[in-house]
Amino acid sequence: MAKKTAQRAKALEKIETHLLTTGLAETGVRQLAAAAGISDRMLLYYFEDKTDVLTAALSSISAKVVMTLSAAIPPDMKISPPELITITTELTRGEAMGAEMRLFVECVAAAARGEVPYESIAKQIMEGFLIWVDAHLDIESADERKAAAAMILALVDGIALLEICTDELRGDMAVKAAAQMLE
Amino acid sequence: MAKKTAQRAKALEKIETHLLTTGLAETGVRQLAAAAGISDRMLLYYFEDKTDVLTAALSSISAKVVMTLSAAIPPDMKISPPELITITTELTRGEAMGAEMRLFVECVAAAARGEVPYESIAKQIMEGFLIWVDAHLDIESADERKAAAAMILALVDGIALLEICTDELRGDMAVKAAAQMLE
DNA sequence: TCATTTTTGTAGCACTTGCTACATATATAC
DNA sequence: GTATATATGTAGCAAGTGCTACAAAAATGA
Repeated sequence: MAKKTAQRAKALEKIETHLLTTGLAETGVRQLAAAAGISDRMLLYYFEDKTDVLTAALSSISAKVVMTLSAAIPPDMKISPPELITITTELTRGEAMGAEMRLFVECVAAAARGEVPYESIAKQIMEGFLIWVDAHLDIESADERKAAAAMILALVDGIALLEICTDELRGDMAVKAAAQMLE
Repeated sequence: MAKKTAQRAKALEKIETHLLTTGLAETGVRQLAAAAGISDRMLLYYFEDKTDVLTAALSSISAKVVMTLSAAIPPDMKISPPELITITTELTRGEAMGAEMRLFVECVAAAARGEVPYESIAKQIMEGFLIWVDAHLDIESADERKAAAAMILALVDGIALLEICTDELRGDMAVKAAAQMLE
């Protein structure tokens, strides 16, 4: 039993990097098992089923993202919208968290078509993001702050979407335009 | 031969509404055929293969979107960023084009994982959108206009993403916050 | 009318999917 | 040491995938 959980953890870690590099393109049990360096038989011994594997891996990734965000800005620090946009996009794009954002977009799309377990995961990630942005906005009114947070998150996610279809340059332009126009 | 193309057109139309209502969840040849009210054998008689079906359907939908957008604003009319954001989101959300946007997000996600034919289609739609926004911005400098267009498109797409995970209310808030803060 | 082309149905192939039955090895408990 | 629990391999099943071979019907041209 002790070994089982340990092996499960090892497999999970490898599957996480697999998902971050290949997205949701190769999520068959045999493919996930191969990524973990084990047989599909063992993968389904460590995990309940395929859904369990994906839920565990995506939840773990999502938790790490939240931690990275939390670590990036002191808990009580408040920032103006244009600055927060710059900081957040810088934090979520490219090397830093580009793979995570891309994976997140894929999860939302899967959620859109009602696939389990993506719906709950996408919602969870989005909610966490929203709370984090809200917590660091220097806006008095709670309603206004909530609205501004929604807008900033939409912008950040939209830039991730944009960069999938075009290139990083275009995303860069969008960030700068947003920060500048909001000042 | 004449009948073949006519039947193909009929099937295509039904498949388009199928994609708009169910997204990319049911895109198997048998499922597409059922949506068109024909046998899978006939679907693959009218079309080269599955990719051909999807390319044709999604291209047609994309063309209609572009037409709707073009019809919404006179070709030579220039608008300020905050106003264009309000108009564009109003145009692309809810009853009007919500299904199309949702489908578009799914295409981008499929493009992210390198699935044919989604990559080229997503790029095509994004590009068309970008050109349309650019054409109606009342900004002198071409560079600034390009950047602002990217930002607006990111915002609109991001709102579509946001509404998949949360609700329309949240998207509403984001739109209003953006329009207000940019004034 | 007869030959040719276009249209349609039946059946199935080779492959992938998630998952499981069965057997065996290995470790642990008494 | 023996019994029980844990761990792992082999093989395969039922369903679904995209697609095709074969043949027959229906339309078309001469």
